[in-house]
Amino acid sequence: MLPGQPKWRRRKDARPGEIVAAALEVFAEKGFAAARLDDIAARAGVSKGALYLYFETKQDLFEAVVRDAISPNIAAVEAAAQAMDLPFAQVSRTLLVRAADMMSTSAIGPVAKMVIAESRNFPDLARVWHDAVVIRVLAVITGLIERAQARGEIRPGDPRFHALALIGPLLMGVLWREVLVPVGAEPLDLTALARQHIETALTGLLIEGAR
Amino acid sequence: MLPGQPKWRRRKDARPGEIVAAALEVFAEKGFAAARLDDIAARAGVSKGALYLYFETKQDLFEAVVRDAISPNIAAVEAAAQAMDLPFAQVSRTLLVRAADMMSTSAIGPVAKMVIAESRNFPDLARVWHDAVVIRVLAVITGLIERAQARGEIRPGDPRFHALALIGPLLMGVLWREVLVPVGAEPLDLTALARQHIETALTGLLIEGAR
Amino acid sequence: MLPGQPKWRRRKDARPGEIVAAALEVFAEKGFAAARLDDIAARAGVSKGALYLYFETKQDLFEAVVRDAISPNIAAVEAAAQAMDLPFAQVSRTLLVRAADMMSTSAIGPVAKMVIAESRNFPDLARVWHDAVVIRVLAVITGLIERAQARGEIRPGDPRFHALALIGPLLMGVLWREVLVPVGAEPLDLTALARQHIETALTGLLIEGAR
Amino acid sequence: MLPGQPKWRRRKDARPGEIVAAALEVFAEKGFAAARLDDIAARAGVSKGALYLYFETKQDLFEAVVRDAISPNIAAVEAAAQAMDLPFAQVSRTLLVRAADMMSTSAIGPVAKMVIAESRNFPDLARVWHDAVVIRVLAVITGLIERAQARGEIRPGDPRFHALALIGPLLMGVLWREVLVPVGAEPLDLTALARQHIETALTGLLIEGAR
DNA sequence: TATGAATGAGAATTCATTCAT
DNA sequence: CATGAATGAATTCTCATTCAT
Repeated sequence: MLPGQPKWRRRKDARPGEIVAAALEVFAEKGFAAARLDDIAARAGVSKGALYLYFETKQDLFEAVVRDAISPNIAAVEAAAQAMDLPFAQVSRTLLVRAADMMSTSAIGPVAKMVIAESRNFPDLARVWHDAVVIRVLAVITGLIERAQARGEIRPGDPRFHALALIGPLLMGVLWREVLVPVGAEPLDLTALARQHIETALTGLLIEGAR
Repeated sequence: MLPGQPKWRRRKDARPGEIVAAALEVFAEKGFAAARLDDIAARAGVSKGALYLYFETKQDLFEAVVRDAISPNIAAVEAAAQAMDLPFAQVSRTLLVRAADMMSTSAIGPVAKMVIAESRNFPDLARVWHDAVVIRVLAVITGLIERAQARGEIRPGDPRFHALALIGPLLMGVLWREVLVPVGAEPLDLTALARQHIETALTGLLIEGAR
Repeated sequence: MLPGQPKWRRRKDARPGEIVAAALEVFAEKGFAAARLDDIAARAGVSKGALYLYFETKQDLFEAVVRDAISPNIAAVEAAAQAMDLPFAQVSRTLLVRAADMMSTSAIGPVAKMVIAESRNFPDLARVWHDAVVIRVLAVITGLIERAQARGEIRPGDPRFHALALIGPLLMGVLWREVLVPVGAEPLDLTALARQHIETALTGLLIEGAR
Repeated sequence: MLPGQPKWRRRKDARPGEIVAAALEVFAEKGFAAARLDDIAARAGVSKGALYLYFETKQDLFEAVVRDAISPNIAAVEAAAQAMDLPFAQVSRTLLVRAADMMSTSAIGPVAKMVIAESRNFPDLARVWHDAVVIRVLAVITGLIERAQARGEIRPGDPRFHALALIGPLLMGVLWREVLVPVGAEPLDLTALARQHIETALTGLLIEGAR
């Protein structure tokens, strides 16, 4: 290790992030209880002791992982809120495809899995997700729907149910990827699913004459 | 331990079921790794050692729990397959409401959560679920859709996507119940969700003039 | 199970013996601590509970096994003591070959192994073996040697050392069989070893004129 | 635990040896199955967990103990092989006395006991002993005997039997010490036994002219 | 800061022993 | 007498956390 090497110095600030990234992988793979700090440390390229310089306990680290995955979602929600006054069909198309994209590229899948798995052991985390992500995403969508209903654009019906029905298939797709593809299920094009789903949702399944 | 009471009773045939039921509760609550056999034994009203009379290992017990939850689903799939030649609108309404009902009354919710959480640690279980439940449910629905498309009843589109979009909102609802309601989310009427979802799916969201 | 069947009734008296025989096998194979009463019961063809009708504890059973293996040796010692006044060469030849024979046919080998292995855990057993077998066998041989020395038949020297030197090779042979042959060592003709050994020993022990 | 004293000290290189030494004591005393890792740890002055820093399992530790006791024997065999071309009487006297000495000072006694006791449970260990110690010691002695026979120094007869007869009494003596002296048998001067034994054996083995 | 040896509480598993049947 | 289900104490092994270096 040559003294004064720049790489080494930059590391120091990057450490927490690297640790969280390693922890995400391991927690997603094993779940909270079965994840070993030894593995996380090894994957982050630090010693076990070093973890404790940045996080007080294993639980702390877990919470950091889950919380860190929230912010991009918040941003996405915020962005979505901008578009609120365009026609519903247009907004919803954009929104769903963008959501599908995010689910493909970000860590939401694994983190969602973790939150689902550990909601009873870490109710605080589930609550944070509920309050910071789910509720807000839902509020945005519900708002869009209510406004569209008021404008006579879309049919009546509980806007919350409509919202869940819009998102549900995407969650289904994410879990399919996360859970079933690794054990041999056929892969899934999340964006294609989103596209077909939103069109069907907008126009319905039945052909005119068959109603 | 009251004197004069037998320390234990001989219940060879009832035991496995009682143990699996207790294990389901604890595993659903804590996840596999965090569940303690002590707790399971206590909740089943037996000693820790007794568990080993019926299950070789903790993992064995876990697998029994998950596998036991499969059979009712199989039955449901079988039943669904009967109705295959009625008009799609009618079949799908019945199917979704029945599914919502089953999700409310059976242990699928907790078990689905467990399978999601532990799919990496127990790929066999995920595979069994995939092969015995998911694939077959999907095949039934996909079959219905294909036939309805052939009859000109419903629009074209990838039948698998259509199927996932039909089921997705129900999964969403189940996880909402399982994960978010316990931490304070508003409860959810799964059947009402199913009813509204199927109607929307069948007829679409947009009002005629708005298309 | 037909009532009044004679086989069944005779069993009752034979049971303890059958259990001890089964226990000998298992203890010899696994050692005391690693032997499982389940295995012993199974090999004896009785239930685990039945063991406790005849023996109070596992240790009791173990002691019964070891003690049971003593009596034939006692008998052998007794028999040997009869021949005491014949010429040493003759007596010792008979004795060693007979001993080799007994070691081949009886359970002394396994039991010796057990006593060696568990002497620290069951000092009582080692003491019983010492007092009832070792000391008496040694006394007989030492007596023979002393008398032969008094008659001028064999050379002077500590009779106890002479005795140990006479028996040692047989013990060596027994342990060879018991320990090394099962893992691939060349088998050993114990009687041939005894024959060659006694001739060499006699040539060494006997005084010229006595040959 | 005195305050101000470090709870533990870092002794990475000394530890394995200390642990093996402690384990030897406990295994020799109790046998493999009855030995408790707690006891071994306590006797080595470390925590139970520390054992697992150096040995994967209890069995691993046991094997390390047995294997560690082999090297000195190997050395002895090597040394013995040097003397091969001196007259048999001289070589064998030196060899047996040296062997008696080694058996008095090294851990062969206890380890031999362990190998005997656990040969069925750990056939690998018995095999290693056979291959690395027994076979080689025997080969050296058998070689000496064959050469002496070829030179007309000692009588004909199966060299392997001769070799076993030479060593047997020493094994007898070691086991006497290990097994019977602790329960009250008269102590034994192993070197004196060796000396008297070799003289008697030589008188028996050597051909008239060679004495 | 960083390391990783050491700790020790905790959990799964085994099995001698008991006792309802 | 005989059975074998049930018990629970005992033991191995794991791993989050600490702390000497």
